[in-house]
Amino acid sequence: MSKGVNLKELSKKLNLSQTTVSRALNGYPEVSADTRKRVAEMAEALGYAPNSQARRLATGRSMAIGHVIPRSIHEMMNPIFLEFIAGAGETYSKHGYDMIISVVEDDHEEDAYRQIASRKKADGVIVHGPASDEHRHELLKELNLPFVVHGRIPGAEEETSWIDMNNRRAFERATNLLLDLGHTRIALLNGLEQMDFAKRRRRGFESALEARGHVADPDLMRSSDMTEPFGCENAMEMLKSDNPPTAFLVSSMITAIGVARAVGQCGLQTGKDVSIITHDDALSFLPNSGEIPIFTCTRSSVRFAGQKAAELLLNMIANPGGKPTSLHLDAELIVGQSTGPAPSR
Amino acid sequence: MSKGVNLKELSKKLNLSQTTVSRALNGYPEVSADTRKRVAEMAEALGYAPNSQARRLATGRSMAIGHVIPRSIHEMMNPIFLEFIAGAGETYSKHGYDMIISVVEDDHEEDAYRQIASRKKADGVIVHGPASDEHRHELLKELNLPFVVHGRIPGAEEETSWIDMNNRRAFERATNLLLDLGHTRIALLNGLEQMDFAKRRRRGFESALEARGHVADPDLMRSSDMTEPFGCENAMEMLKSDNPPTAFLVSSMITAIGVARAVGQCGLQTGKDVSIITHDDALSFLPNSGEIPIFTCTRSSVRFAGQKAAELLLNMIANPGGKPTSLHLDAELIVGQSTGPAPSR
DNA sequence: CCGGACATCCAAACCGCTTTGGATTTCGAT
DNA sequence: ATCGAAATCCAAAGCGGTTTGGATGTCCGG
Repeated sequence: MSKGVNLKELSKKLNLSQTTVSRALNGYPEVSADTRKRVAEMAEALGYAPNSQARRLATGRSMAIGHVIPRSIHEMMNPIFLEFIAGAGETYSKHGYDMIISVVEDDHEEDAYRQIASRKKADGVIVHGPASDEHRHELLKELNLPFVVHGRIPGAEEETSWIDMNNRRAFERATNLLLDLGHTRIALLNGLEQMDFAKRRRRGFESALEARGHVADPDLMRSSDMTEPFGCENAMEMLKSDNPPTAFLVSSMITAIGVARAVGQCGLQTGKDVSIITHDDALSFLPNSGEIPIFTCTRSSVRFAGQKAAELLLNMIANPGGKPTSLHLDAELIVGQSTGPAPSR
Repeated sequence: MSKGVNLKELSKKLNLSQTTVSRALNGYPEVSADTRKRVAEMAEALGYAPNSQARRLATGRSMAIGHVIPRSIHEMMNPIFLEFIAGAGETYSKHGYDMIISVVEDDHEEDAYRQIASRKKADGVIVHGPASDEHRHELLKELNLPFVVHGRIPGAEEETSWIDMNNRRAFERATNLLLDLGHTRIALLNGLEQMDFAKRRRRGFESALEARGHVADPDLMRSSDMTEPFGCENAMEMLKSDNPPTAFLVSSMITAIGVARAVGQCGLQTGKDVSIITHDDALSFLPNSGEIPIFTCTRSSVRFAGQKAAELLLNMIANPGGKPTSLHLDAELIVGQSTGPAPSR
C-alpha cells in the first residue's frame, strides 16, 4: 500500500534496532516471540519489503540464476526453450530466486558468462543445448560459476551436473516398434547433429536397425533445424523417390507436422500408408495427448526437465562443494494414430 | 581472467582514490586523459568489473526490466511470448539492462508486481497479453512503475504506452481478400476472446463482412487457445456440416496448420477447395516465407514488436515524466498458396 | 607578484541491508 | 547472595560501488 519504507524507518517506528528488526523478519532465533510478532505486524502495516539490491550486496548472493541464450539457440530451439524456461521459472520463484535471461549475439556468449561471474549477476547458470563439441563447461569451471547442463556434455558426464532424457534409448525403442510393425525403410529426420542430443538419437536409431540386421540408409537421414518446412520438404522428396520410406522417425512435433502435411499432399494416409513416430516434448501449445494421441511418440516433458534442472542447481548452490549430481529421465513410448503395420506391396 | 578485484583494490594499485577511478571508468569529465587511460588499462589487466548489486544500490536504479508471466499466459501464448521476449532481450542487452522473468501462479500476479516495485527489482515492466477487462495498468500506476503494454488496454489507450499491431484492420483486409475471391461462407478461428487482440480481430472480420452486406455466422466463429488440435477439430466439424465454409480466417499459424490437416483429412485441397488465411507472427521455427509462402497471411513480426517495446520502455525510464508514447505496427497482407477463388458448386 | 578560473584529484558520506561482537537483563542453580 | 548460562537486544562495521563538497595545483591576465 504505502511505499518507500526502509529498515531504518521501520526500526525507528518500532523503537528497535535495525539488527533486531532484520533478525525478526528473517527468522533468527535470538528474538522473542512477542517482538517478532510486533515487528511482523508493523512491517505488514507499513508495507515494508527489503531492497533486494541492498540485501544482495550484504549477503553476497545475488539470488538469481542466469540463462544465456545466443540467437542461434533460440532460433532453433525456440518453443522447447521457453517451455524449459517456464519450468525452471516455477522452481525459482518457489525458492525466492530471480531468473535473468541474456539474449546475446552468438559470438558474445563467453562474454556474457564472464560478466555474470565478474559482476556477480547470478549465483549460477543453466547451460542450454550442449553441442558435441562443447566448451562452456570449462569456462564456467574456470569462472567458478555453478551450473547445470540441460542435456549432456560428451566426455564430461562425470564431472558436470546435468539433466537429460535418454535420447538413444528412446529412439532405439521407437525404431524397434517400427521394425516390429514390419517397416524396414525408415527415414530419420533429426535435429542438427552438431547438437549432442541429435547425435544420441541417431545412434539409437542406427543401433536398433543394426541389431536386426538392417543398415541405415544415408539417403533417408536428414538433419536440420526442426522446423515445419524441414519436415514437409524432406518427406516430400523422399516419398517421391524410387524407393520411398514407409515410416519416419522425427525429432520434433513441429517437424512431424510437416511430414504429415507432405504425406497428405502425396495423397497418402498417415498411420496407414506411412507411419510416423516423433519425439514429443509435451509442449503446451502442441498437445498430443488424449486417449489416442495423433502422433505415436516418445514423450518427455521438457517443462518437467526445467523444474528439475533448477532444483539441481539450487541444491548445488545451497550445498557447495558437493559432488555433481545428474538426472536421467526416461521418455515414454506412446502409441497413437500415426503408426500402423507396414503396407504390403 | 583474474577475479575478485574490486574498486578499492584497483584504486590502491593505481595510487588513486576510488572516486577518480570510478569517474574515469564511467566517463566523467573531471579526469585527465592520461589518468583515464591508465585506469582503463589497469582495469582491463586486472579484469575489474563493477559489482552490479553495489552499483545498483548506489545509483538506485536496478538496470533491469521485469516480465511477469502467469502460467495461463505462457500456456496460451507460449511461442509468441518467447519470440517477443527474444526481441526485447536484444534491446536490453544492447543498453546494459537485464531481463528478469517471473513465472507466477495466476493468482499471484499482483503480488509479483508489488514485489518488483517494493523491493526495487526492476525499473520497469512489460505488460503482456492485455485482456478486455484489464486492470494491471491501474496497479502499476499506483506502484509508480513504468510500463509498456504489448497490445492495447481498451479505454486506456491515451494514458498508457503501448505497442500493437493493427489487428482490426489486418483482419478486415484479410476478410476482404477472401470476399474478393468469391468466398462468402468464411469461418473465423480466433484466439481467446477475453483477450483484447482477439476481440479486435473479430471486429475487423465482422465489419468487413457487414460492409459487403454479409453477416457473420455464429456457427462459423470459434474462439480458444490457439493450439493445433483446436484448428483441426473445429475445421473438421465445420467442413463436415451441411453448409460448410469455403474459407477460414485463423488467428495463428499453429492453428492454421491444424486447419490444413483437417482439410487434408477430408480429402480436400488447401488453396483450391478450401482457402485459409492466417495471422503469421513470423515465428522463427514456423517459417512461412519464400517466394510463395505456404499460407496466405497477415504478417507482423512479434520479435520486432519486442525490440520496439523495450526501446519504448527504456526511453520512458531515461526520460521520466514524459507523455505516454505508442507504436502502431501495420501487418502486411501476403498472398501465399493457401488461398484461391471460391469453388463454384 | 597576486587572485581567480580551471583542471585534477580525494576523503567521506551514503545507498539499505546483514552480521559480528558485545552489552544488558533474567533466572535457575548452587 | 552469587554465578554462569540463556535470552534479548544493540552499535557499528562491513558489502562495493557512486556522489558530494572540498582541497590542491596550475596557469594566466593584470
